[in-house]
Amino acid sequence: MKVARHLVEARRERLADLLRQHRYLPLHDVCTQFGISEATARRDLAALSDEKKVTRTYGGALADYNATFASFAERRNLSREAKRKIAARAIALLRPGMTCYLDAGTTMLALAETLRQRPVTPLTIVTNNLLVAETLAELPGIEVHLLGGLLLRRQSVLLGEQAKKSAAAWRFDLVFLGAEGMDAEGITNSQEDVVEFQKTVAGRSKRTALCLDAAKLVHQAAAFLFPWKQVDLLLTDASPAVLRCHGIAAKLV
Amino acid sequence: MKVARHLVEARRERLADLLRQHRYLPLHDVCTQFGISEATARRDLAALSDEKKVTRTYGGALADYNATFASFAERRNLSREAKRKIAARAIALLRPGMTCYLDAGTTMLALAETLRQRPVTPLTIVTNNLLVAETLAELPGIEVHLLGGLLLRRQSVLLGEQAKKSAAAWRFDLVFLGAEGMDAEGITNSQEDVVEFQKTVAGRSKRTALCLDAAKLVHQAAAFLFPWKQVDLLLTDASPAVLRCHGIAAKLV
DNA sequence: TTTTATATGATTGACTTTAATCATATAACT
DNA sequence: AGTTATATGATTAAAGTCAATCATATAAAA
Repeated sequence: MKVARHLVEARRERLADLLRQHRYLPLHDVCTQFGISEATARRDLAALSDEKKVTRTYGGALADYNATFASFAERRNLSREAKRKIAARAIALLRPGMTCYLDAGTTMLALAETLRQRPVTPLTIVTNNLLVAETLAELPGIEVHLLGGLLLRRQSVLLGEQAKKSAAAWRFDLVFLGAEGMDAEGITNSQEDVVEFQKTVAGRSKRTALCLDAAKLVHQAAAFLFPWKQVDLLLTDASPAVLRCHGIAAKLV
Repeated sequence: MKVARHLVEARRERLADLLRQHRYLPLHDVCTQFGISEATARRDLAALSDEKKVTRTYGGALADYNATFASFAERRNLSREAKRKIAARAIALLRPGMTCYLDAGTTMLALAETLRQRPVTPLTIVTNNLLVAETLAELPGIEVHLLGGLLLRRQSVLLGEQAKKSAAAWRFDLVFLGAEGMDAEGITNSQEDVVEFQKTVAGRSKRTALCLDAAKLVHQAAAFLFPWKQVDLLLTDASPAVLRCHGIAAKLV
């Protein structure tokens, strides 16, 4: 029998939350948990799936990171190949004993994932990127330090005064930074506070490596980060020829 | 035909890693990815499942947090009811506008999960517990600050000098601490550095609430944390009578 | 109140997944 | 080299899951 609309939506919200807690639920558990038939459970999951809050699997459903790390997860699959290429080059720069900083962003997560598969040890990694930290933690020989700060969930990153202060306590051999745009002038990023933070970190390091995939070439973001002469290394999947024709001259790796 | 043992194990490790990246894989994808039959894929997943590295689902498998937050996840289901009870009492102590610290440990995670479902706002939460931070982040009206420090993955927690320094920058209205044991003398915990840290945090707060489930009653851990008189509030599922007969006299909530 | 729209559970048949068994090739052991 | 142990894929029957359809009760709209 039909049930009031608001009750349905409330149930679906509770379902999304339950799913978030369990990370995965078989269809049957959904039925018993809410005392509904399989058909309704299926319809509920289908609805949540349409809203991209969960992912259906054969026999159940998965909580979506999308629900939590929304924009982050979306971009994650973008130009994946490019990110992998950049990550491989970045890792070639690592030497045992180094202390490195890994920036926010999906490119850095790709770097961390690659590093996880082909570790360089010993290494001290400092980051404000929660997913990077979780990816690298527990690898033997790699010490992970997370900077403190205000948690911005959408980007899964820590920022704010406290983060800047934490960063100031370090000396890095090499910092890897990501950004949103690059052109003949230099590097740009979308948020002022992110740029602030990146400058702080770069100031504490011997060398600074910028990681940008070719898709960032045309794009110009709001906040100016660096002119090219402050960039020690550029890691990109764009060819030298393409870079030249955009008027970019940087030390490629 | 039989294949060398080391190849099997290598494949299973790669599978675990692949799964970790994808969070979920349908059985069929495992087959195509490694070019193996369903039977073998099933056996591989079963093996990883025995090692608690993945969780089998109907039609596929899930990456386990167990693989990463091993001991943490195991304890998570222990005395769940007790933790929920404690969490409910803890949340009753919260008032809009407060700045609170949430400690490491599964009890605090339960608290965070409960808070997520029945939010008190506005609230500033400071923690060194990654799972707590992720649980609470993005809730409207709740600001989450993560302390910096060395990431101890097994406990999913941040510690070390840096963490202590970060904590020293705060003033709390109320801190919630967990511990491993309690007796007539006071509260004990298992690790010296954790205790150190807890003392630092408690020193920065107006009030200190200790959260311990009844299972901790007999247990006595290595490092001494507090005598009872330094505990402002005791949140526990143990009855007053039981506490008395263990010689514990604290302000119950 | 009457009418319309819809949320639900039951039923069905098609399709998938599973666990168990087996033959075989080959790794590991003696 | 000869023997044993086992990792593999194929086959099967049983169980589970799914999408579609339908009758019904009731919420929402008129």
